Amino acid sequence: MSTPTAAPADVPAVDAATPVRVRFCPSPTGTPHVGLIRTALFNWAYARHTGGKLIFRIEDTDATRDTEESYLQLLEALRWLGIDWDEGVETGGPHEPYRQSQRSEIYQDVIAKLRHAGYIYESYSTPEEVEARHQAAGRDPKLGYDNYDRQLTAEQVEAFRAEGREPVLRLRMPDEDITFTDLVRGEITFKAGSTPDFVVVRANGQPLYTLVNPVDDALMEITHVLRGEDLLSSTPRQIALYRALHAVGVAKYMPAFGHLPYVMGEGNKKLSKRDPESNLFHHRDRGFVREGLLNYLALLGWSLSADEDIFTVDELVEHFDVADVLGNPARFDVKKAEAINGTHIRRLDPKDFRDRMVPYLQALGLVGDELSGREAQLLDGAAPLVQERIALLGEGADMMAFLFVADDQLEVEDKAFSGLGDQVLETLDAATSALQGIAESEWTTENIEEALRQALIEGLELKPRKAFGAVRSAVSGRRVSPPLFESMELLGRESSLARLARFRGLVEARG
RNA sequence: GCCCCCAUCGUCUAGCGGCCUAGGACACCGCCCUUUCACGGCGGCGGCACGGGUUCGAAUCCCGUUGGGGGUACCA
Repeated sequence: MSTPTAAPADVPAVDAATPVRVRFCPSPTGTPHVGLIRTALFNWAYARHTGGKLIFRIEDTDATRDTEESYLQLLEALRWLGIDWDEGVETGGPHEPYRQSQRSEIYQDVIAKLRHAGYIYESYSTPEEVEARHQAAGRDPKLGYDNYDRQLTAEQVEAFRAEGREPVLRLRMPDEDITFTDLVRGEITFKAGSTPDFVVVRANGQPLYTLVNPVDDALMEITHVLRGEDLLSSTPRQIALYRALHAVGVAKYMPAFGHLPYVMGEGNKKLSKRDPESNLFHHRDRGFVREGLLNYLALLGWSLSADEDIFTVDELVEHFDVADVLGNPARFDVKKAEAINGTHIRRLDPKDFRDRMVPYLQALGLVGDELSGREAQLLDGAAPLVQERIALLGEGADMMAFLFVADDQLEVEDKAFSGLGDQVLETLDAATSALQGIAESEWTTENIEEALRQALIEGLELKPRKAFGAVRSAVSGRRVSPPLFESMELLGRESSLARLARFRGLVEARG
């Protein structure tokens, strides 16, 4: 067995003239995390900004954790957000297949080349043995692998094999500092010896992420590796491996690396998968629109300008550059995300907004799979009423729900009975008789308002708050609703009067 | 322990040596608008972690300290 060597460092770097090829390469474990999606977004924006290509690859090399369901969710997430890719799973491309679980032969071939060239070597040491050697030498046992197997003699190897031990394969790290210029953080140097020789192939012959990720990046000719900060400390290993890959003819050039900041949750912890707000679909289900969520996610580490937080996807693409991304971790602030989403909702074309409300109404069981004529009419009328007062589509559905239920099924909240003053009954009666005076054909917002103002504000000399509050409670079952008179016009004369009567009964029953 | 990253209002950020008595957004607090809630408008509160340098001049550059985070796997 020849002594392993480190590959030469003379790998050409990508330059400004190299067409950009970035990639998004998640592991299909669990549901899509907002931090992961932010990474996808930045890669996509960079590709689109530079006119380059985005490659979508799946890193499913851990059979015990990867699931098909998760893979499907990844597709759904990107499609929902409009993050499209030029090569990759589903769409194909010149470097197929794009799922690592289907690329075994390719890896075996590369492994053979690396072994033949002497860049990777067999390692028989168990963790216990490594630790024991550190102890014996008086070193910190937590140092990690000690590169012991770099120069095993033929006799030692034979002895290990006779014991039935199967070796892992490790890459020999260079005995020199490794420096690279991070696209977001600038020059970073890892001291020689701070990264031990690392495992690239399991004892069972299966390659690890540490190998297949750079191998595929090299094969797919990735120019810019934009990934999470959690992978920053593995960069020296990637660079060392890249050198070896270049030496055996697998890599053309060394990609540029850019490490995107963490997305944090409450406290000072990374936003955990356990945290519901880390789940992309949780936000979609609450009523985030893609425009709003994309805008907010982009704000985590990047900004369009000094005084404008609201922008479109087109503006993001036009101005995005990794060089402008900040290195600081950013906290995911639901409140701000919602505020930005609300702004985007208000910017939606009214017809578009109306259509986007449908799934949320369906989720609440308020309308059927197909809207009936009456349902469509109600939605058409209610949509403009709620569009400017909500931050989430789900809120909109909730706010207009009272329109879609039968009069005798309307749920009247406890709070709807409070704060109405001592003249509730009189108010209700006066409102009822005033409204009865409006003919079916005259049932319009203007006439309703006029009649009510006359009867309650002028007649009973009530404050608008109390006067209309009672009617609002009766009609919507809530203290907060879309504009009252418009709502009543939509609901119709008969329903409005029926709800007034029913509410009066409920008030009386309560004493 | 060792290695690496990060450090401007509560939060996200603008700032890349003089334009900063530090700007915007969200949140919060007032006021206005108002049929509720929102929207919108106006105003307010609130920050350069600390210590050394460099410089005529530092939020901006350098060093250190402190604080946070990540890595140190036959996970990705």
